[in-house]
Amino acid sequence: MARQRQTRQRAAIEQALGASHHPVSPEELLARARRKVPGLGIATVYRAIREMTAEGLLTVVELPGAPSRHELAGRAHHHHFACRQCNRVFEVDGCPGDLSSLAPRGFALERHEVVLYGLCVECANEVAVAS
Amino acid sequence: MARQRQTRQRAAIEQALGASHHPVSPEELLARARRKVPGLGIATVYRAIREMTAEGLLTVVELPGAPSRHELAGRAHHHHFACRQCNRVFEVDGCPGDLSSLAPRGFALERHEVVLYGLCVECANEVAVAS
DNA sequence: CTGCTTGCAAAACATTTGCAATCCC
DNA sequence: GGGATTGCAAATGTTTTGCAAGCAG
Repeated sequence: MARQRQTRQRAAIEQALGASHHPVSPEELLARARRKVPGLGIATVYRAIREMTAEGLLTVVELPGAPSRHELAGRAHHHHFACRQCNRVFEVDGCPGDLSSLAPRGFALERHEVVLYGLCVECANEVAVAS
Repeated sequence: MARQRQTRQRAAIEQALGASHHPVSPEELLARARRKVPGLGIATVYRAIREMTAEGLLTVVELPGAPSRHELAGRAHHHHFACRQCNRVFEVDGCPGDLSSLAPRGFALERHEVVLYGLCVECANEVAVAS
């Protein structure tokens, strides 16, 4: 069932999502949205995430070890780079292209996800300085 | 610290991992290993997974919405196909190749993960029959 | 007003940890 | 026998759900 009412809390959550240039965790989203609506509860954030994901407005980015992160859908197709040092996640333009040749025979490929792991530019520099 | 003793439970867990041709969840691993060691506890499975992952013997495969799955490391480089219908995860040979051009300037790319989503051959057939 | 939404607290899961009992070496 | 390892149960951490109260329309 679709959403029927526009509320302050929902607006704050959507705005916080729009202001993020990287995928956010539910806790981070709660912290950001609370700046607009102090009493906001975590359950409302989860409910909003679930509804928006079901409606295709949000996409999920899963990384090993960390809670799920989410970002607005509808942006240009892109992937992610996760820094193993600072744990931040960056968006990456570009895409390896058509991967349908990788799918086993008979399998219907619908979409794909690429995650790059390594060191972001800042952490890479720290390592270089330290050595 | 490395493992010091070989136990029945650990052997059963390692055997169950070796017998799987797809990434397994902790619960699935418990069920398989219990066929050899009935009293086996879930905590022991998690401990084994953690230790083996730390030693580099296991790799983690994370998929949205599902608990973590694990598979033996050291196999040929490959990726995964997740069926959205039956939720099974299949291994996929091949790889899009060098992705270093995707990483932002200055970022150090160390490894990558590719996950394909769609319908496996069986679920694709069911859909075809149903329509 | 009506009933969709929220906030709180409790529940449901997934994973980790404390500790006494077990069993490998 | 000694101490690493296990199993159980309780603790953690994350996400979901029940329900009374609050607010949008």
